[in-house]
Amino acid sequence: MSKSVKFDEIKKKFLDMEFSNLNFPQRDAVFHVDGNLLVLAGAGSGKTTVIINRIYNMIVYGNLYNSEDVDCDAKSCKLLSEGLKNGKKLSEFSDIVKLHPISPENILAITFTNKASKEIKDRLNKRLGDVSNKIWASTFHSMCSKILRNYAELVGYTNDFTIYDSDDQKRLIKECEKILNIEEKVFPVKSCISAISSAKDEFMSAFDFKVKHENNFRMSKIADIYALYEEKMKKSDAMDFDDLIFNTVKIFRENKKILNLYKKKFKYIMVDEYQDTSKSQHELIKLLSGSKGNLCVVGDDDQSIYKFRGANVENILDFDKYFKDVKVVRLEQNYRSTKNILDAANSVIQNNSARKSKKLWTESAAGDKIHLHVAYSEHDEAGVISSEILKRVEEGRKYSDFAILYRAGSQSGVIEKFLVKNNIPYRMVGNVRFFDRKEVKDLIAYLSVINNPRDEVRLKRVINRPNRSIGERTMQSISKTAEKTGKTFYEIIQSASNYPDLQRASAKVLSFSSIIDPLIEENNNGMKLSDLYKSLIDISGYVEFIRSSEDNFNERMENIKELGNFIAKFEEEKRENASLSSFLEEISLISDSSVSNEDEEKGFVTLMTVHASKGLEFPVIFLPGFEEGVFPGQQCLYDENEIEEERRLAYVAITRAKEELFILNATSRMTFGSTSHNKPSRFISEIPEKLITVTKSREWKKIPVGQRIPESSQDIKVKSVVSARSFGMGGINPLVSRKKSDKVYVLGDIVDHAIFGHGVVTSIFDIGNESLLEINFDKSGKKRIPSSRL
DNA sequence: TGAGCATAGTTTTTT
DNA sequence: ACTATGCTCA
Repeated sequence: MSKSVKFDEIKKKFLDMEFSNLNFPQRDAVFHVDGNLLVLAGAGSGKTTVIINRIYNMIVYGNLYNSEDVDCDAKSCKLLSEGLKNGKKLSEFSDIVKLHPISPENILAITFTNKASKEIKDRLNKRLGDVSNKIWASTFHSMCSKILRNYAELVGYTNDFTIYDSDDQKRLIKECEKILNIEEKVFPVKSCISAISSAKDEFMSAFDFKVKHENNFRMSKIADIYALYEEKMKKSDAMDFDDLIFNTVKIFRENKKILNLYKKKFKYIMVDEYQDTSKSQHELIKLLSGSKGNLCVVGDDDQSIYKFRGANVENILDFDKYFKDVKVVRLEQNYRSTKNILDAANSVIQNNSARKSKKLWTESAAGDKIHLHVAYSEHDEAGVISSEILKRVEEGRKYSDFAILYRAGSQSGVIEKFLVKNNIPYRMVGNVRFFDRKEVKDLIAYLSVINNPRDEVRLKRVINRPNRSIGERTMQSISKTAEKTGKTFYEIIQSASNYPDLQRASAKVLSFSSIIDPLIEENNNGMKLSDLYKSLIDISGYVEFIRSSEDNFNERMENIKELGNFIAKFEEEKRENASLSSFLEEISLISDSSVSNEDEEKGFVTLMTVHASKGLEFPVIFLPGFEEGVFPGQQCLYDENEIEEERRLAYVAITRAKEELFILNATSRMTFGSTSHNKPSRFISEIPEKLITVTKSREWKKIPVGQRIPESSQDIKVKSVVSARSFGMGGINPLVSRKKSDKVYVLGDIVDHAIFGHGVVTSIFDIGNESLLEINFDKSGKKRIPSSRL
């Protein structure tokens, strides 16, 4: 049979038809299956759609579109032509056309968050059914942890190692500093962690680190901490998040056989959000894929906003340096925002130098101009946001259409206050995560100790909660004895009465092991996880402990129950595989911001940091605090690289908006207890003027008491708006002032002023914490005076 | 060992 | 301004 051009044509037509909901570049990416591929996916360009369709295409057709070795005879071709006309899919002709399906087991799809990986799994499951479950869709960390569960022994751990989160890590570093007599003030835990973390990112062991920084006092001290930290981690059979990557790479480098096993398995690799990968993650991918593999990375260098935690933009910028024969696809058509919003985003990001050239375009209409509002304070800013939301809700928008995105978490407080006042329902994303709550962590620590009694950090966390009168002293002598005898911390506790040093404390200490031991026993005997949890709560006395020692008892109790629910849910899903260790494994990598994320749909305005908003979209976006010193932040102002990162952040913020975008700044703002007057953010001036309408709050504050307020503002373009104060404040009559403390003024009140004397209140304005009263004084006429000054 | 005061530090955050 | 954390004293 000779190669027929006709068939090639038909085949392409079929596939183009089946994927006709994708634009050309998107289809390019989907059909390019073999070889390396870099997809530069601009904001809102349908990135996830491409990923899903690409995997679907791989599993159903494989590299069919671009393959040249498929053929069929004339008769079959005719059949196909008819099928094409009747709108059939090529997969329905698998008897006459040899498809090139790729086994799902050979596909690895890596994402950054569990949320993203769940989304991919769900969407693939919808399209492909259970076949999709054979795809490895996971995060870097869960993939590594899965691998390490087989080979951790090669790097000095058991395969049941515990995973330490950043809180555990912090505790351990603190302990190390104490032991080494290093002052926390001079070596802040945070900076030690980040130094160690970046050392691991570059595969530097504590020893290498020490050698490299031999002549640097500071760094060599950190090397000592690093060394001790590592020693203790191994003793506790625990790895931190960086270790998961580090050790996997180590094993792959040192054991070609194991590496080849996985190379063979993962013939096709996809990595999402590649701009966020760190050096070590990049290395891991290089090892798995080799330079000539079938690697597809998707990302957007303009949305790289995680440098501070190790993301390395060069990974994507220099992708074609590291991998051979790279095909580059640019997804530049934006399906999310109006043209004005997109133009604004484009013109801001254009000011960055280190980027792949890329320009988003859209077929959408221009839409509203971008609203720029100049407020006079952060309170006013929050008030304006509230009133704009209320106005639009009256016009028919849902609360869930709005999101307020801020640079720093500290900005949320004032905004929340105003939303509450105005009865606007809101939800905050990424606040205190469920698994970060104290009581949840405590109970998980208990479970961890039951699972792995060598886990010292978590043991120490709970040994004295509830109070067993085990203090610093006792702990130290246990540590010493452990060191002397070569036994583990927990073993010493179990046999405390055997050691003279521990005679006095032995009863207290044994009261702890008498709780843990039977639970270990029961767990080994195969007790159900949920029952284990129940008996833990029963015999640990934990509930009584928080009832007497902590506030918000009810809320904490709720969380304890919620953890119980979570365990029950886990059991239901995993059935016979619901072991304690598998549970701990799962939650150590899932720290989802909320357990119940089902309240998403309606009814809530969303508040979050710009970072947290990446990947999301909303019809109306508010961006408060566009000021020099806030956004871009203070510490970025004098470093061009940092500014570029901030600009990318601004780009992310702007591109979240679908229809309306509000940028706000305040001419004065309280920061760290004192008032600052920030200039408008440079990012505002980077947006072409013609795309913006400016509104401005009237500036009561700047006008000296007793002077007239200009009726119209100086700038013709600037129209004066009435801000929050004229809107209902949570049912309180807006014309009644709400003072922080004592007196509440109403219209017509008679006042006595120390200087101006007798007068009548003629107007009241809310200015955040207090009210501004307009008073007609008998002798000196109308003046505006803050209520606190009366 | 716990309660109460002083002090310092306040960007972003997933795993 | 506010809060979390450390240190002192009982």
